[in-house]
Amino acid sequence: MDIRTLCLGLLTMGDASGYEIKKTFEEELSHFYEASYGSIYPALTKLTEEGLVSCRAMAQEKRPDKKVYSITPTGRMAFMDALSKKPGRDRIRSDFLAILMFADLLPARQLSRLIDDRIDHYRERLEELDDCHAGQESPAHQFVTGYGRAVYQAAIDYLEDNRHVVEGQALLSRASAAG
Amino acid sequence: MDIRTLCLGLLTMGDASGYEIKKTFEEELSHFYEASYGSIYPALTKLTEEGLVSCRAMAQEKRPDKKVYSITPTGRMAFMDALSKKPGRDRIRSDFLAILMFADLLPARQLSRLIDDRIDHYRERLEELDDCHAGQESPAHQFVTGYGRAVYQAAIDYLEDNRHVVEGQALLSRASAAG
DNA sequence: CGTTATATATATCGAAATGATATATATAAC
DNA sequence: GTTATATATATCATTTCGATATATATAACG
Repeated sequence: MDIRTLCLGLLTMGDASGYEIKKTFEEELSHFYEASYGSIYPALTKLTEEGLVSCRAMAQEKRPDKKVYSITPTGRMAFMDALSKKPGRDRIRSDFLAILMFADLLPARQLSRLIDDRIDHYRERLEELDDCHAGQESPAHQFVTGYGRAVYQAAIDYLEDNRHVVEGQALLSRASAAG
Repeated sequence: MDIRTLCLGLLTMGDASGYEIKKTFEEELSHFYEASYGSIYPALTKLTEEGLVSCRAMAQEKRPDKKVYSITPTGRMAFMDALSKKPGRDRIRSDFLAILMFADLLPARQLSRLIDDRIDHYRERLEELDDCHAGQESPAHQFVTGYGRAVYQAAIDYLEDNRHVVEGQALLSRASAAG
């Protein structure tokens, strides 16, 4: 499932411009998928060339023209086909965990700050998901949102319950540096 | 924290060849960071050019020459400097959750299969982490491993407890198609 | 004995994607 | 008056992936 295919999928839910698709990525998908303009606009151009979506220019007063994309019947079939494929593996990259692997090289205060910030960060993301939940959504959307909540909560709980494991280590190296 | 910097970090733990660094990514970091040869070899070349690592060719009998990289004092300082930087945000891409957003377009059987496979997948990853835990590791490594376990377990629990939310939906659409 | 798979080891390259920036215009905030 | 935010599209250098090529050796399988 590349960005091209996911753009096609979003268009099954209704017509949209590149700008609006980017908004959807930011507001609804950001917890498990990200995409930049640099991939969205070329994706839409290519989908149009291939006949999977159509594009009409909407003249707007006092705004640049909006290009509104619609999925075609061919595009709908192509998306159903892509959906039935086995999903690729999750791809993750966590700077936070990478840094933690070198916790014994960090000053104790910096390590604690790092963990505090991360807990705050997950709390914020949890709130975002709760706001999301406030609006009435499809069961599919609710399920995915709930999944995110469960994972963020587990991360917060783990960090709170186990931070002493690494913080104790950082303390040790500080003590040995001092003594 | 780009791959270049993380390679530098791994070299603080001991000398290694590009091949061995790839192995470390696969065996110890794969739960939160991935890297391919296509990024590791150019990274090592660039680090060498910049004087952050040194490289010596080890002639091996009956094997291609091994290029063993060592971190230099300059490299060690550069890594400490990078470690103190605020971590970038996590980058994730989950095909599984992207597909689930379109659960109502999937046949019920396929959806159930998808969730079964995902639970199996997380169980396997949990076992990998348990094997990892069997070897005696640094507190930092144990902490990161424990984090992974907590998150995978939360994902399994959520999927088992809530799959009916989407599976019920898929059933409905199947019923409406049949009726 | 032949074949297939796996492991060690380095390297390259097209394609995908990021992250930043450029170009316009309008409104709201301070 | 200026700064920030929002709408809207587009480009581009840099990074990274994923696949493949090149060599050699060992182990397994029948």
